[in-house]
Amino acid sequence: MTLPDGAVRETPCGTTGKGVAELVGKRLAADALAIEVDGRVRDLSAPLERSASVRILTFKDPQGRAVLRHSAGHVLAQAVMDLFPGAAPAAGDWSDERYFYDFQVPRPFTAEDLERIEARMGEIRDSDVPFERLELPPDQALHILGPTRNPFKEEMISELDRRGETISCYRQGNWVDLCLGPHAPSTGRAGAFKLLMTAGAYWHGDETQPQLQRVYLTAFPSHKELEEYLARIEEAKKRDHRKLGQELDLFTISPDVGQGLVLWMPKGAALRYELESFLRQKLMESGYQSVYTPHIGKLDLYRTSGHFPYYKDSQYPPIHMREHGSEDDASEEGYLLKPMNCPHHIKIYEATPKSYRDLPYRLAEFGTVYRYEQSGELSGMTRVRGFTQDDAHLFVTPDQLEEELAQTVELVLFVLRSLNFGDYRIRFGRRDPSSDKYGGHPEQWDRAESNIRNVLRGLSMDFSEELGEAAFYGPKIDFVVRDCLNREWQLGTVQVDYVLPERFSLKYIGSDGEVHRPIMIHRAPFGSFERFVGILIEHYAGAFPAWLAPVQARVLPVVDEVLPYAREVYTACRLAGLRAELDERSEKIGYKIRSAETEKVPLMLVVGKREAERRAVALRVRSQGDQGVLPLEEAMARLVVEAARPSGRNS
RNA sequence: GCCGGGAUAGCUCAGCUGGUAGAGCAACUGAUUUGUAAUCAGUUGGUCCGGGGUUCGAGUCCCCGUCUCGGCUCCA
Repeated sequence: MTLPDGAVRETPCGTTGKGVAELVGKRLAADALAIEVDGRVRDLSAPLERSASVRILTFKDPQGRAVLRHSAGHVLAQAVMDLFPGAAPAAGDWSDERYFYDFQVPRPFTAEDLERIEARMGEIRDSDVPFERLELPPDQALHILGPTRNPFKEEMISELDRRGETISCYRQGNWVDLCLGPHAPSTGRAGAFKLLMTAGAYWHGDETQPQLQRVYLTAFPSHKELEEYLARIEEAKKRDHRKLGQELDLFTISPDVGQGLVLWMPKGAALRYELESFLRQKLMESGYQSVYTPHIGKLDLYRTSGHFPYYKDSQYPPIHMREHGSEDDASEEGYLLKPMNCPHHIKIYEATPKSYRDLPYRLAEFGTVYRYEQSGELSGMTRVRGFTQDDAHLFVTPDQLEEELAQTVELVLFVLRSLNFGDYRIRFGRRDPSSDKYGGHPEQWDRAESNIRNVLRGLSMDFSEELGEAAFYGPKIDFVVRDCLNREWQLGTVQVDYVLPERFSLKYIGSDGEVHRPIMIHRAPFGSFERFVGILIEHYAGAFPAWLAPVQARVLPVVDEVLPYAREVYTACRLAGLRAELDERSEKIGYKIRSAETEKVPLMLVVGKREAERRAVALRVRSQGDQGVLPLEEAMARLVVEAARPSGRNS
């Protein structure tokens, strides 16, 4: 066998993974959870039958973690079956740090049930029985899984049988479960676990299938690591934008206005205004033209575009015109709250004849759109029903497409860089050929997808291709980040569209004098201001850089006596273009500082008698403390630099 | 939309098995004049989410609804 360090060791045929681990070292043997043999993860009890490169997996390896949590999941299943004999276990799987197992039960689990299950799991773990792998023909597998019928397991067995795959089960004591494996050597290795929550989950993730009860757990080798993990989760929750948004008076959502409709408070608006100005500047430099369009449009427009037919269910119902006092549901033209800005921009494109000399034609608008998202999906600022996209549509010739595409991608990267976002992934959302929700022809899709692939490769970017993640009119490049609860959200997006130009019969006259069809690029570097700001709040934990901070500077007089001078300093701040405040309360300076720190004001100007006499200020920087005294003019100059917006040229 | 949890002062939360609602912070008033993360005292503040029901009596128990949270599903 070949070890990960390249060393080659001779072992007798049939040596088990456990044997290999012992050969390498006692410590490794104790930590070992599974073994990787030529890239495949196997049980430690599996014998090696031929030469192979091997690697012992412990909790330090992602696959090792999965094995530990998977085994804890089987301990969970056994505990549930011990306590709820009528339950039917369905399937389990892991994601990130969690493992879940779905059960069909007569009634959902309560908090008390979970306590009992967890206690029983502890007993099963402490009994430390081995996990034993059994490979069986289908009928025997059905038999060994027990006398009670379990439609889920039966379905899985017949599916495995149909595909001609090996059917494996794992036995732990008197409990046997259908399972691919691999597992830790024994239940004693299930580690320190905790049941995190329960939830309803559909069988096969399909809404039309029965809803099962899902139990989530996490597990670590030691109690200490588990506690650390739980503490980390608690810490992360403090960044939650819904909590910080309220604490810092950034936004509010009132049920009286409507679910999922964000009200930007003055401080949140200041932050958003700054982001808008930042982007507007960049768009001007990049050759975009700004436009404004209304919030509604005729239903027919969205029939042509395809939005209405494709997404009827997730829109606010159309507004229908009717005579006052008339009962007839009239008829004709309804209006739709716009779900997207593209049709309006297309009409601007069409308003004047276009030649190849007009292209690329780039229209930008901070356009507000409305989508009737499912109530269970709404979440703070990240999933809402009305939001403003930093939208633009570029109408280009085939020759221009990839170059323009590359520039829009670079624009998104510039925006993310300017806000210190390093932690995102790029998703290339492609059409799912088996779905009928896409418009246009397969050739158009193939072309669009290869355009995107060329551009991403040209920019040497890492990306993952995902089928079924495209828009109905074209494939897209999405910039995806995680929130404080580790959920993924799409922020920026760049999309290639051959479909809408065709549906609207868009044209331009080429240099050859012939009529041609332009291609559209849809793109939004922030995505929407709502979601972006929500994520931004969590990203900075509410402590925004000075250029974005709703209050950039606060003047803190030490004694009332210096109030006149403090007002002068405050005025100087406003005149220098800073969003400033003056704390006139007759409190001790420590208290005023504490308030400013708590409210995450980045710059504090402390003025006492000493500063007033010399026309100076003592500068304090948030979370860094006292920066010393400097003359007023110098301080203002420094503050202006500190609060400067990032620009394209020097970043 | 589905499953489960929750909703008490502006905020965070207490209120045992039903007996007329309480704390801290904030706000306000006054005293204090303070030198880099909490000065003291006082005052105000509640449709206990809404609507029904059970009961002599409901914040507390039951039903319906609304909103919200965690999942699932969805996400142009």
